[in-house]
Amino acid sequence: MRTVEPVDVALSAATRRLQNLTHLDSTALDALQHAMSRPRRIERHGQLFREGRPIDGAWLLLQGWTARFRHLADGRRQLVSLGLPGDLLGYCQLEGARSSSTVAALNAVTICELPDPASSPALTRAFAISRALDEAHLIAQITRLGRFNAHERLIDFLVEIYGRLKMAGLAHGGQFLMPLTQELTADALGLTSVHLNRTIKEARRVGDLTWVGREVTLRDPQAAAAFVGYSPARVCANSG
Amino acid sequence: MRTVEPVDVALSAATRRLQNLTHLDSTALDALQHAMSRPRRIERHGQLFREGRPIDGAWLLLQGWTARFRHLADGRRQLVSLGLPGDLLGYCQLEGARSSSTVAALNAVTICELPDPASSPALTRAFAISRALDEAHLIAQITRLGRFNAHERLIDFLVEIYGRLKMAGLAHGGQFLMPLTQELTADALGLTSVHLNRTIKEARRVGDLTWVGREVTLRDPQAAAAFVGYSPARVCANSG
DNA sequence: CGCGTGTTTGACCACTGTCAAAGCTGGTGG
DNA sequence: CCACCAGCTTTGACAGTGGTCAAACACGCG
Repeated sequence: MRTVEPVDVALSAATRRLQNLTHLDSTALDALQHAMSRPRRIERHGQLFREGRPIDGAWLLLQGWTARFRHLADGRRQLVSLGLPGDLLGYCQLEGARSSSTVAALNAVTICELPDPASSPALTRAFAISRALDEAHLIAQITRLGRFNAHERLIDFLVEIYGRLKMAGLAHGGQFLMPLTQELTADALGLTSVHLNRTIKEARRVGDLTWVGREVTLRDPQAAAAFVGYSPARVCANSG
Repeated sequence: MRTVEPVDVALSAATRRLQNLTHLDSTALDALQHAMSRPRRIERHGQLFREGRPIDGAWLLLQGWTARFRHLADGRRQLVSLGLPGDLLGYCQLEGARSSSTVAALNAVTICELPDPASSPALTRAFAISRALDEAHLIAQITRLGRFNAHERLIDFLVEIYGRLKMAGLAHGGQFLMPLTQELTADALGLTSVHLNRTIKEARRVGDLTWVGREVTLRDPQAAAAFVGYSPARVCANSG
């Protein structure tokens, strides 16, 4: 984890996301500015937290994606949740907390220390909303794994990612960059990579999506969302 | 939801659970005592929160079980998580929060208003630990659904319930009362009730468990836990 | 006794997993 | 500029877990 050049608050995807959660006043933006002036970089596969280890600090994800994993003794692996730009990492209000899972960087990642929420009521609220959304995403993942078939899981997962990235200004027109390999996506969806590959093939055939290299395009995001009954997680009156 | 006779703090399963999370001083116990002096009852199938509706208050579950559900448009249903005595319900630090799922009583349930955490540092800590455990349970559920087969899901689920009930003094010797029908259990495990029934049959045959009426007995809880690689969720240095 | 709710079973089949090998592709070094 | 390599994607053949539909069977309760 090394220091890199400062990130501009105004242009940051993280700022955009937090601002979409709740209005950020100048106090909040100043606090963010200050935090973002000392970003750190984590290389792909670098670990931010490890299962069972103390959670040493709270971070704001500025660039890149992270994933939370559970590993089974026999090598099986489950990707529990994703961290996208603007998401909070390790933000738990409990002294001496230990991580219940491992969090790793899926590509080169930039983070900064999370500003003290006490420094601004707006930040307090933004962080609370972000936490509530995290929980909503876990619940969505449970429903996906418990009651969706392979095709539904794939579409629902991509629709969720698309919606989340859009809030950070990182997706448009159904299109976004996807650092997950098919193998990792399969770990997220509770499938084998072979079966996921066949599911993607079928989704391409029926025209639901395009997926070349790292670029995914949902042909019709609204129709896809309707197909899986997806509605963007709304955790409070004014959050996007 | 009507008022019923007060619950004795000292004898309460909820108190026992919270005390196992962190030491409760007399201030904390007094606050609990006060809250428990005005319990409310919710009948089976009564709903505490509904998906999309505002979360109107925070409760402490004193007796009975609750479940959090997600319902799909076509009638499919996923049981997301369980609330057992001593668990917190609707405890989110966000004004105007909306529920991302429906919470219902699985049997006759007694709750009381959650004491203000600000009234006692010990309660603040106990509640924070409880929240962290809730998250750990969601993560466990994701792993169960994503990477376990039917037999593993069943054992893992029962082992988790057994461990949680034991902390509240409601289970001993691998044995506990289970208000979930096989159909509801199947909804929790992402299976059909028919397949779950066959899985239970097999688990009985190999001697893993007994399940008559509402009474479940794990023949060898430790061996069962080892089989699924279960370790009780530890979210901080001193929590059970 | 009859009914409703919950459990159990049978027959059949679809979805998803397994194993193994063959294509790609982007990056590296010669 | 090309050859090579590692990592990732794609495909085939086959096996097995878990789903579907339908019916019979228990059990508690009024």
